[in-house]
Amino acid sequence: MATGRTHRPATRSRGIPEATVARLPLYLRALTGLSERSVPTVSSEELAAAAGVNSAKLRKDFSYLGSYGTRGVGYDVEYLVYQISRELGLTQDWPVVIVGIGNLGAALANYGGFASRGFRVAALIDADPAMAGKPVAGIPVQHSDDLERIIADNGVSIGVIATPAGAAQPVCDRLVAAGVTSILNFAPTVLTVPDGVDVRKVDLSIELQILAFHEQRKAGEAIEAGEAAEAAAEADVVAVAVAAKRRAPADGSGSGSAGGSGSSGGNGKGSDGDVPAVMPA
Amino acid sequence: MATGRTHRPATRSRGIPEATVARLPLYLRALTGLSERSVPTVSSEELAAAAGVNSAKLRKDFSYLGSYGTRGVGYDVEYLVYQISRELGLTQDWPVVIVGIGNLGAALANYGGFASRGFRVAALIDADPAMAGKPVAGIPVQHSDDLERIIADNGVSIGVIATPAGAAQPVCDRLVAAGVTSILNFAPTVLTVPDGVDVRKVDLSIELQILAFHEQRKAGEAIEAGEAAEAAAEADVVAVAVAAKRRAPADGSGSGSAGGSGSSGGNGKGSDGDVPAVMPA
DNA sequence: ATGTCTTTGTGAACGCGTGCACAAAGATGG
DNA sequence: CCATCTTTGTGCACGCGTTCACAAAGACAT
Repeated sequence: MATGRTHRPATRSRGIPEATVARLPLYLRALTGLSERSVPTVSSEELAAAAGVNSAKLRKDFSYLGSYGTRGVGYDVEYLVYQISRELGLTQDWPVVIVGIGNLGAALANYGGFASRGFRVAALIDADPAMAGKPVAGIPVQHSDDLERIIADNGVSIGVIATPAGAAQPVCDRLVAAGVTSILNFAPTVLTVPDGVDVRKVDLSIELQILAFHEQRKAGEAIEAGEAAEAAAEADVVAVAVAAKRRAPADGSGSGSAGGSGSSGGNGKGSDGDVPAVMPA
Repeated sequence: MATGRTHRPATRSRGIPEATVARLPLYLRALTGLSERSVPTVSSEELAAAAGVNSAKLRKDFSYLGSYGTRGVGYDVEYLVYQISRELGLTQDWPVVIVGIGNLGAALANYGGFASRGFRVAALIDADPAMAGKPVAGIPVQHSDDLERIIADNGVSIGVIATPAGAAQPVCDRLVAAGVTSILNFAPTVLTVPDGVDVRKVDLSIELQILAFHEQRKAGEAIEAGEAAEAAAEADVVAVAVAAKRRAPADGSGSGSAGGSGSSGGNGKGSDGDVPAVMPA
């Protein structure tokens, strides 16, 4: 029933909107940078610029946490770092397991940003017996037969799935059955989980496709603008051209616009839609 | 000025809402799966289930593209695959460059989902001279001195940044100056780009922190529920406990609650906040 | 102590996204 | 040709998120 991120109708958990929670790590990173440079206080304007958001939004976000600023001065950097860390639950230790030690899984295992955020890679798990015992990032890979035991022994509640798409749902089911209640999914599949389990999805392919959409739109607008400027003197011609272009998207006969260029075959073979964001080794 | 994803006030590009665009790749993947199994038509209900969204939402999304369905029957799978692909700009060839061939960059280079979606890895670029010429995923790594020439020669408009955080902004600037107008950023930094350039950000650490927040909340609720049930007979005790719990977040003296466990030091050394999602080799 | 000046915190308005519920449309069987 | 039944397409209402704009609050100089 619940799939991906969409299954939380009551958005605000205890008064903190989901959108705000998603920005807290952003603020935290900016604040950490300031802290390292020993900046004592920061205004909402400065911090907003560093985090890449609107200052009003930032102030409203912080207002959900409490009144941690001083009017006329700004926010105490160290204090705010602590408050946000605590709100995010980063002051405690979070053991995580990574399942699927392919190319991506290995990359994740080497990720240096885990430890300082309270995350600890408790175990690496792979279904390939040849991988068992082989150390990756200094941690020996364990076989997936021991998945349940590993989860239980380490008290793991967060799992990272970096397996091929076909293995993702079975692995997810086993993780959940073993007690995992939060899953970060890198496999290009919609995971089905029971209520109470959170799933977040990272999909490189989707991000690139969204970029391609905007890129195509930009190219189309450039062509339109060029045509309009070029034939500015002939109003009738422009009117016809615009009318034709308006009709094109609803019609589908992409005669001229931009679709006819290289084109690698449209639907391609489509077989690798079943592999994760990164091919396992 | 414009940073990250936030700088698009006019959300809908030409009538297609941004939220809908973000879901189109999801639908496309589900449809591709159906296509491979030679399913001729699909209802909005079925497809919505496969994509993990609400069926009403799916129908509304498709209504922005046009009326591609048949009432009483559903949608023609092949036709819909084509229409969505065209709308996303996937029927044309998109050469991309990956900058920063560390652990993650190499993983991305091996990603099999590129080609079938119209994306083609045109070049791999790294600043380390020792990497130059070394083949990764069958493509020889080129030195970043040649970045501008590579972009121009291949007509690249989409760039992927997988460098350490410190190098991300300079690399971004060079990419943009060379003509790149869409950037997928894996470095944990806020990139500043001129108007007209799109940036999307993927940050593993942020995703995990969001999961940790919900995980903490779930744990807190479980404790609260447990306490309430346990001391249901003693109303006074419960009231005191709740009052103490209410005060804790605003106070900051995390005496008992959950903060005192392992704790890797709170702010830690903080030095690795400056590395990308994955450490370069 | 008082006034000025900076910056926070928030009330209010607005716009987007979501979901409901139903009418329109077309297929299918008789 | 007509009735029925399935499924799409969408008008509408509601809620969340964003942004503006300003009053409250406190620092700082005099």
